[in-house]
Amino acid sequence: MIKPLKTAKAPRAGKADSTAQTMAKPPRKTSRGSGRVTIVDVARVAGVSAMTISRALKTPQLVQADLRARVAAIIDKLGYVPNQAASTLASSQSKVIAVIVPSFTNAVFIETLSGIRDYLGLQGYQFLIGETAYSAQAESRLIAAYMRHAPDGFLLTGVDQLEDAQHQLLANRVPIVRMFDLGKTARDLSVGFSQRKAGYAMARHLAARGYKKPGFLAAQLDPRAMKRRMGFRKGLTDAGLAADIEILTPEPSDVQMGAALLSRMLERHPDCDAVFCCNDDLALGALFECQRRGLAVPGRLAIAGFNDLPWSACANPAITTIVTPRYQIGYRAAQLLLDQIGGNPIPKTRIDLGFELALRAST
Amino acid sequence: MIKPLKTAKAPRAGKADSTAQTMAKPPRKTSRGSGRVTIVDVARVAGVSAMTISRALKTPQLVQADLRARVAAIIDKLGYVPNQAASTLASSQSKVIAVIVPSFTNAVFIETLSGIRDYLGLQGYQFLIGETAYSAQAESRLIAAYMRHAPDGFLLTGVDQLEDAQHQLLANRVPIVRMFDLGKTARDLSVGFSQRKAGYAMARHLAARGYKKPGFLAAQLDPRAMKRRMGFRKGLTDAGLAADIEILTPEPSDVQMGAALLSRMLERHPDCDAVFCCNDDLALGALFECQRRGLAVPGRLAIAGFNDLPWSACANPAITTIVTPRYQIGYRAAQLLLDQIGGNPIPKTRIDLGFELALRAST
DNA sequence: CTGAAAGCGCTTACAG
DNA sequence: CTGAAAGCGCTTACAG
Repeated sequence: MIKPLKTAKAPRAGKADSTAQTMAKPPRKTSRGSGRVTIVDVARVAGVSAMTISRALKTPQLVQADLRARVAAIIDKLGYVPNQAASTLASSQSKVIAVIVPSFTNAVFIETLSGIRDYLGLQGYQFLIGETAYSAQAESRLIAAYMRHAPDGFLLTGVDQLEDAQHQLLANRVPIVRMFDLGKTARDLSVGFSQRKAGYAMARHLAARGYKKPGFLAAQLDPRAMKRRMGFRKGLTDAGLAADIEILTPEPSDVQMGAALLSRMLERHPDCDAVFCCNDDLALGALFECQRRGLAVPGRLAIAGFNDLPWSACANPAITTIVTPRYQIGYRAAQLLLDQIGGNPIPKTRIDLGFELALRAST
Repeated sequence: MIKPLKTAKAPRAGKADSTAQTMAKPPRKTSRGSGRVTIVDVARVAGVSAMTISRALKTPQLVQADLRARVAAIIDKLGYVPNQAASTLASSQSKVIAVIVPSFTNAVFIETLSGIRDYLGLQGYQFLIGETAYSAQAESRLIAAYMRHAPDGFLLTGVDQLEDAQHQLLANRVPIVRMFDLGKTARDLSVGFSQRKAGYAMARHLAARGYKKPGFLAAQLDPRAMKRRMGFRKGLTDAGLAADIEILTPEPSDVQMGAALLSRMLERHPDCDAVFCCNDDLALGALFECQRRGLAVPGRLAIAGFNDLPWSACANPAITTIVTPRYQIGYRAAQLLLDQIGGNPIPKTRIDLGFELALRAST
């Protein structure tokens, strides 16, 4: 419970007595309201209308320079903080973007959030962040929950939302940008890269290195991982190799799981000579498991990962991986979304930021 | 720009003609407003007042059961979503908590966010998340920026905020709970553990294992890391060991930095036989560096970390570390904050969740 | 460049 | 158990 504190916060600046007589009406002491300093308090002290204070804040070029300076000083003195809820209600602009990612634990999305924050911060937007735990149902529920905050837009992960989520967003005409994959149609805004091509590139790399039995390790099995898998299989097939050496689990992806999956792979496919792990945490676990078993990497088994998480470049050996433009995805997606919200022209609805194959010692 | 869509979203349900005559006034087509379905739309269709709809939503026990059911059906049909901004403005309750952490990249805080989300979600709260990059100035700026969203409370990291941040929070009477450390006074609400004691425990462990020249590796040098350092030094001194073997850098902490700091340690203190890394990412980097140099862990050099991040338990060798109750810190801090906001009794203002020393093969 | 009036969509505080 | 009136603190849309 925030108690009214207006009297303490908005001292009438020594000239309390004199101003009291010029004031149209004395401040009411109602039990409503937050008790915080309002735009009307500022206006009263400045001797102008609330509109002018609003203008001094939002469109300063429309206010005389000296008045502007005086208002700024008063705002500072009174400690006035605009009430965003009132602004949102009056203008139908919340200045909030809702961001929905599958997981906070997967380091992949963290840098994306940094990119989003950097661009939104520049533009005076805040963001609400939700985590779906890779559940499309949870995503729908989050969208519904966030809807009441009337976000000016949504940043979603992937392009595979449920029907009802899509409908909800469409019905409320809320702009959306999808991240980490490329939109299915040109009408959908998206910023990402081709997950399929990334998997394909890794397959061709391993084949080119001469590995004869490359396998695939994956956990979580979200839609994007499955697209990488499809690309990987296609790449192996195109290279004349078998594509059915794989260990998949729907359980969450983490380092420990990488060790477990590698163990299963060695058991079922003892002749496997390279593994493509669908995330770098699996690759790290696989590497430790090889070390424990005394298997030379890449001599006995090559290991490749995905995303270039912080440890991959300095592991022993350094891990070959696909470098994904995570920060940029967030930054550009936020930019695209605000362009859309602001009614700016959108030259390109589908922004493919590509990926990079980092060749390191582990393959 | 969100265009009005009310006509499409709130079909007057077939009985458009008849209701049109009972309605006091036809819906205005103004250019203001969000164009979304409002509580008045729902009230009109239900043939009751807006207040009753509001009650059906917030205090259903005050509304007749059959009316309640009818209202629910209408809300569902019209796709009504309450406008949080209007609610916030009218009630001075935003149902939003602002959370401020030093870093998204440091996995430590991610689980804390999960704990916060889980408890807040239970109570119908949303949260805004800010990242300070370990800068107290940035923290003050974030607090100011969030203040305009009139959060019902703040969750802050650490107990070492700047004066002006403290003043700002105090002046607006916003409840705060501090996380990851213990409050300086009993009046401050905090949920964490003693960073000093954790450092102390690690020193005593290494001493007990018989290491003669344990050193300390730290990056970032935030206040909590420095408290761990003080505890570590005290522990070494108490054990009769030297406390000045340390390599510190204010640069950000990551795996790569762990390798770099270990290299510097070996250079300056070739007889160092154990290192306590102030975060597990440093420990991982240090481990890889030892592997590259062919130094046996723990034979030539023992390695201990802090936090028990996901890789520590399954590294090769597994890394001794301090297990910190990160998820619980978030969960309990959110709980304590909402208790405070709700005016519930606070039996304990300083909640010490302790820590655990995980003894593993690396020491 | 500045202001008076009305409105955004809820909830409070009464009243019945 | 239900409702009419007023108000939350801004901004829109005019008007000057």
